[in-house]
Amino acid sequence: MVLVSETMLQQTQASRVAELLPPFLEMFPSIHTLASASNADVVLRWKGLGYNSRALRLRDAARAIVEHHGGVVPSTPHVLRSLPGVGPYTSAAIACFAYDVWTVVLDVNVRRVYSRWLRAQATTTDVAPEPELIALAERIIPRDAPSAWHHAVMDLGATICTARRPKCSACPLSELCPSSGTMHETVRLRRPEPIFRGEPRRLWRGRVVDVLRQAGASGMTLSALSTTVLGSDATDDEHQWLQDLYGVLERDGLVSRKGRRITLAH
DNA sequence: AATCCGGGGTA
DNA sequence: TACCCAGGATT
Repeated sequence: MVLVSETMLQQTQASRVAELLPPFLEMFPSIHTLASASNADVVLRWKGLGYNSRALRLRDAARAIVEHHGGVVPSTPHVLRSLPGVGPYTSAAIACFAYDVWTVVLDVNVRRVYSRWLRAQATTTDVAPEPELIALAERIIPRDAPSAWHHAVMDLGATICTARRPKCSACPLSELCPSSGTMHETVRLRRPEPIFRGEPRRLWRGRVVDVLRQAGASGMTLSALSTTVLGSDATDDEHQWLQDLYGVLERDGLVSRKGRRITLAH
């Protein structure tokens, strides 16, 4: 359960996970049902969560757990780290929240809270170096309540000590925090995302996957898919662009071709 | 180190 | 409506 919810929480706000986690768990009530799910099964049930390849890695992790760990989610960060899609954050989070193992959990919220606590930060985007964050964490995480501690810090980071406009005046730690009221907001620049027909490529990717979700197991031909997504008046160049996009999705294991028919991958 | 990966929430 | 968002994998 924590394996699934932490994977979801990597990418989605907690309120949305609360909404989408129950139906997913209903479909895959055990690690074994998840492990035996096809790509299509898991991507179908991942709808609304985004980042479809993470759904595949989650299933791969379930398979590794069934095959190598007796069907029991490992409790040590080091072992968890070896699972597909489980990195530094998720491995620590599962050990901490599922087993109450004492470990340093660092996500963007925790990093931000610790950074502001360590010293007065000049801007809202400043973050202390990793070694300092770890050193602080090792000093202040209670030995007997790591799970409750991290829940509290994450909650503080999500509601009070926020990224852009921290509510220092409402913070219970403002009297003791060196960064309270000292930070000015900074704008961070992003590199523009690729655009097709005036819309982001990821949006078109989502449309292709969604059309194939609707198509079900019988799938559809590439030309039908292309016309459905692009409309009947699409140019040859646009059809070619979508075909290239299909190639990427196939490489990612999200879709597959059986003869002339395309489906969500099995 | 830089880039890719979705779709909903918020200013 | 424009912008903001997090962690893992890949290159």
